[in-house]
Amino acid sequence: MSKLYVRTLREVPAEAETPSHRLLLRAGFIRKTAAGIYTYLPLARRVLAKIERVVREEMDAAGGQEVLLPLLQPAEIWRASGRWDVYGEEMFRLRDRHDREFCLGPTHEEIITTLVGNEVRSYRELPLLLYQIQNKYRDEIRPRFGVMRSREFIMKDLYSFDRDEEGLERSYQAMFRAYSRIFARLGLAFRAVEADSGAIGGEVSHEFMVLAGTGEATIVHCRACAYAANAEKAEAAPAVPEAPSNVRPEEVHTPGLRSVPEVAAFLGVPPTRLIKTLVYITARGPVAVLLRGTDNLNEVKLGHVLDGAWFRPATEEEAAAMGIPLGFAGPAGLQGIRIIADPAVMAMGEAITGANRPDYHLRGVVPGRDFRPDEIRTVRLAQSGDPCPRCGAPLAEQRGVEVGHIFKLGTKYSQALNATFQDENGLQRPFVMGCYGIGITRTMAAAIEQNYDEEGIKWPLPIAPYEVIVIPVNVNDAGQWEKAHALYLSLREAGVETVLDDRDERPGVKFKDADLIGFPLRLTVGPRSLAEGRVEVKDRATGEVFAWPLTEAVRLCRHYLETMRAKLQERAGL
RNA sequence: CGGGGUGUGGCGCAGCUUGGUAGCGCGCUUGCCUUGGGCGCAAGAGGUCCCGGGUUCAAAUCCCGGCACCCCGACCA
Repeated sequence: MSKLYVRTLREVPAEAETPSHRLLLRAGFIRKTAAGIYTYLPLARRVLAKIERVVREEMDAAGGQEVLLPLLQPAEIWRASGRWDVYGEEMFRLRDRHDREFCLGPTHEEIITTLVGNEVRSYRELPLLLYQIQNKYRDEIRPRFGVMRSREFIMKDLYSFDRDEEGLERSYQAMFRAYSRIFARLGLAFRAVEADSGAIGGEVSHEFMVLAGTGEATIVHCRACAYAANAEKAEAAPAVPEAPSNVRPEEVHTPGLRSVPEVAAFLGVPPTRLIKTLVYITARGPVAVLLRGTDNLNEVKLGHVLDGAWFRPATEEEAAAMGIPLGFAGPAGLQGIRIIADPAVMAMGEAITGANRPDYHLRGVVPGRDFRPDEIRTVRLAQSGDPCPRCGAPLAEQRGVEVGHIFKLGTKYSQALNATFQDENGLQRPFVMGCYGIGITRTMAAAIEQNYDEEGIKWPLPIAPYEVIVIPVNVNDAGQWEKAHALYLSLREAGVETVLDDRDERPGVKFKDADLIGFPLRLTVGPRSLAEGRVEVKDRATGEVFAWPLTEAVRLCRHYLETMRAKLQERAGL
C-alpha cells in the first residue's frame, strides 16, 4: 500500500456532484486534466482492464475479431458518408500542416465500412464481426458527472457485416446474448430495454442499462411480463375510449389559474379531466400539442412526428402573437396552427381545456366534436401505472445508466460509402450492418452508482481493482506485522489479488481508506483476533464481520471468493 | 449557446462590501507521544491571490478585457 500510487482525499473536491465522480476522485482512481478529460490512475486502470477482459472474452466467443482503428480520421471519409456536415459541433476537428482536415473519431462506422468495403469481395467471407476497444472523442456541449459524460472516453464497438437481414438478425441476437453475459459477469444488476435509435440510424435498437437510483435514464418496465423500454421509446396500451358526453361547452372564469393542478383544484375535478395545450415553434411552423392533464410530452416522439425538424416551446410573446394566451390555450377554435393530439386525449368523453381567452377555461369540451386535430399521434411519455402494451399489467419506472447500445444499421453506411460484396448470383450488394457499443469507462462509473455507501465504493468482485486488503492494526508490533506480511505473501502466491497496508498509520485511517477504495474483502491482523490465532474478516458489500483461523486463512479466503463468484454466475444464469 | 456562479498553498474555504501585514481547517515535513474507525502535543515547509491592462503613493480587494472551471437548460453513450 505504501508503494501503490494512490492518494485518497478526505475532503470532497468541489466539482464533484454524483457519487461515482466524487468517489473516483476521493478514492484516488481518477484526476481531472481538463473539462471532460481525465487521467486514469493505477486503481482505475486495473478496473478498466478487468472490464475490457470480460468484454474481449465475450466478443471473441461470439465470433468477433479485434482490430485497432485510427483515432485520427481524414475528413474525406466523413464527407463520403455525409456526416462531416451532419455531426456538427460535437466533432473535434483539426488540420494538419498541409491544411488537410481531420477529426478525432467520435465513432468508427466510416473507417470500418471503408475498410471492409475495400477488402471483402464475396458473400463467402460473411458474416464478419470486427471490434475495437479504444478512445473516442466527442466535444460534448456540457461534459458532466465525471467519467459518465466525458469528452474522451473508452468504448468498445463491434461492427457486424452480413449478406442479408436474416444474417443481421443472427448477429444482433448473438450480440444481445453476449451483452447480457458481459454485464452479468461483471456482477452488475442490469436490464436490456427497447430504445429509440436516435441519430446513429437504423430501426431496431436495445440499450443495456445498469440499474441505479442516480441514473439519468428512465426505464419503463412491466411487472408481469418481460417488456422494458427506455422511457423515450416506451409505449402503453391505448386508453379505453369513454362514451362522448352530450353536454355543451361552457366558459368558466378561472382568474390567474394557469396550471393543470390549479385549475383542477379550483373546479373540483381530478386533473385527468383536463387537456393541456402546449405550443411549439418548429422548423415547419407552429404546432399545438394536446395531452391529458396528467401526461407529459415525450419530446423524442414529437420529434418523430415532426420528421426530425427542430422545435422548441413558444414564448409567451410568440404565442400571444398567434392569438394564444399561454396558460389558457385550448384546441377549440384554434386557427392557423397544426394540432397534434395524443390518442389518450381523443379517448376522453368530456374535458376541460383553455378557452383561448385570458382567465377563462372551457368545460364540457368533447374531443372530435368541439375540435378536430390535424393528426392523432402518440406523443405522451409512458409512465408508472400505465397498462403494459404487451400484457396490460401496470408498468413501473426505474432509473438506470446506459452502458451499452446495440443497433441494426442496415445498409445506411454501406450504401453511402459504396461498400458492397458479390452474392451467389454475381450481384453487387451492400453489406447489411449492425453496430454494438459498450462504454467501458462509463461502465466503471455505473458500477459505482449501483454499489456505494457513505464510506465509499463497494466494488463487485469481478471488477474490483484488488480482491483483498490485509491490514495489520499496528505495523510496529512485530507479531502483527510478521503475521500480516506472511498472510499477504501466501495469498498472493495462491493467486489472490492482495494489497498489504504496510503504512504506519492509525488503524482508523487504514480502515477508512479500505472502505473508500472498496476492497471486497478486508483481513485485519490485530491484537484481538491474533490472541485466538485468528484473522478478522469483513465483507465490504454485506458488512458482515467474522474470523478465520490464521492457519486456514488462505484456503478459506480462496473458498470465500470462489463462492462469491459462483453466486454471481448463478445469478447470471451462466 | 442562453441563465446562474466560482477562480486565494495539494484539498475545502475565509478575506474583497470599506484598498495598506494573505489567513483558517485538512493534508505535507520533522520530533515526541499514540495504535481497533480519518489520535494528541510541538516545530516547520509551502502562495505569480486565474491571466492581461487600467485607476492609485499603494490592488487579492476598485474598473476594463480575456481565460478556465462548476451548476441549471437545450443535446447526448
